[in-house]
Amino acid sequence: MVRTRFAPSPTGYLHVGGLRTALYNYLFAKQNNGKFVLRIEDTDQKRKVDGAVENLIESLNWSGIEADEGPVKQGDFGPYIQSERLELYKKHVDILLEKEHAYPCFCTRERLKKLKESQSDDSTQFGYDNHCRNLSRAEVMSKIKNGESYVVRLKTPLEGEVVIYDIVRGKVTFPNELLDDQVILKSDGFPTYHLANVVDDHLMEISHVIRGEEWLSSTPKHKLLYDYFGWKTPKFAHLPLLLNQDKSKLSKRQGDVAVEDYMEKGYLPEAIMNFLLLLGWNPGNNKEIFSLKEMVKSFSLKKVNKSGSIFNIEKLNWFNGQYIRSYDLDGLYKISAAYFPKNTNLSENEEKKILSLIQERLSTLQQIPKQAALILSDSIEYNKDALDYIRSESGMLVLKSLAKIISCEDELHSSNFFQIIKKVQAETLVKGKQLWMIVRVGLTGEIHGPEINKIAELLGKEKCLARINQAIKNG
RNA sequence: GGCGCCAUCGUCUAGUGGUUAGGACCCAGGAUUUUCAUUCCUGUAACCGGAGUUCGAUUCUCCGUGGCGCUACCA
Repeated sequence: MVRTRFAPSPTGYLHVGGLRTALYNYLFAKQNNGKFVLRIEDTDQKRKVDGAVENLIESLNWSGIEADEGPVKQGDFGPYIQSERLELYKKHVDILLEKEHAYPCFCTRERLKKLKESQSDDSTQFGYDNHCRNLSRAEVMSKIKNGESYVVRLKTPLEGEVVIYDIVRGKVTFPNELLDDQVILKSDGFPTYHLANVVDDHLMEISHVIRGEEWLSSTPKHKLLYDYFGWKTPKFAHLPLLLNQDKSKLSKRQGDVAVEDYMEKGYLPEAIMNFLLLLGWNPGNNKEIFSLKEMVKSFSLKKVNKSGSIFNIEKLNWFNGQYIRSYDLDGLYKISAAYFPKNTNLSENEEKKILSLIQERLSTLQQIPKQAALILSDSIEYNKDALDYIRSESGMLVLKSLAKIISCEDELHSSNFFQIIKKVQAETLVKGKQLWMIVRVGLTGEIHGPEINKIAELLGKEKCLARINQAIKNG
């Protein structure tokens, strides 16, 4: 049975890199008829953020991938929040202590800090100096009795090597002598990532650990833990990192990294997921647009590539535009209604009409207000190019003629608008692009936009006249 | 500093011991659209460097170089 997990820390929001990790875990589980588990890794009390778990789950729900087991949907391996599993970790630390694969360490933070400082220029030795590794049982007992605060460290082998077989990277070897005696239980009684992770993955029967490359270096420690416990090691797959434009690890400073940021900006989950899918994996053919179902079918862990990839927003914009255009009007309206300006008194039908005019020019839903303003706005500002048209020789002529002819019409339709322009042409002798552009600027104040006859219909007679008169004033 | 991972157009990537090194985004040009956008067509643009193996290396090996990650009582 394939079981994968996504195990984020609740530090405030879901990182897009985390979302890709979740996606790959999900896809791999689903295509193997396995289970995808969500586990919250909140072992660092200092970094705890209120509401972060809810936020994480909300972002994940939005993305469309659903956990088979997790804090919301309980399964047989709960609890799924690490802070609720403290007893379990304690028990397993005791096992290691018992077997002398771990030992209490009483080194103070001051001592550790000094140690580190003394090493900063010294190239021979780094990391913990195993100071407490060989304390006698009596010494340990007396220190504990004295109430000295301590952590538990893993006793790593001094020689030999650990070999990891990674699905993405192949065989990776680490010399044991470089392994630090890692802290596995903190003085506050919480486990560190390394211990909690291994214990949970085992207890939750995770078969494949699919996570970011930043974990590759600590995998030997995890492997050691599995061995010490006498457990079967899961398969590992370390994914390439997502990078900033400058190739550093994707970070907040250089743009949006939170999934909620993209939600707010009007990106569609389909687009984000499709984009993320192709950042580090490709199907080996030219197919680019994937539904979640197609992803499940095509995805292959073995074809995940090894090098980090830059999070290129332009490609994301393109995907988003593609998906926006793929919706029918009702479907698109459903997800974009919230982006329409609130104070307009527009009916749903009118908003839909506007949407149909601007659908193909959107790359994010956030652009809706600006695009819609072309039709909705009462205050029009003319830029220089626009003014050139209405202030040209024929500008006034056309606008005045247009106003006169429109005011004679009962109603404006996109279908009779052409006839109206014909009349204007006959009266003013202005024609072609010049004529149409003056009309466009007169009605919208802009030199670009959707089809002008449809805009005219949407505006209606009164508003058209008002705008033309305003243009005349500015001419 | 040490250890580990990585290296094809600007970006995401395909691919191969012999290829005109393919696709997508971006950019440029064209067609359609009396505008723009969309759509379609065309174009610009890449195998990090040096050795070795080989008849032949972008591809295999080694060494550099560069980038990134880890090196916490953070994950």
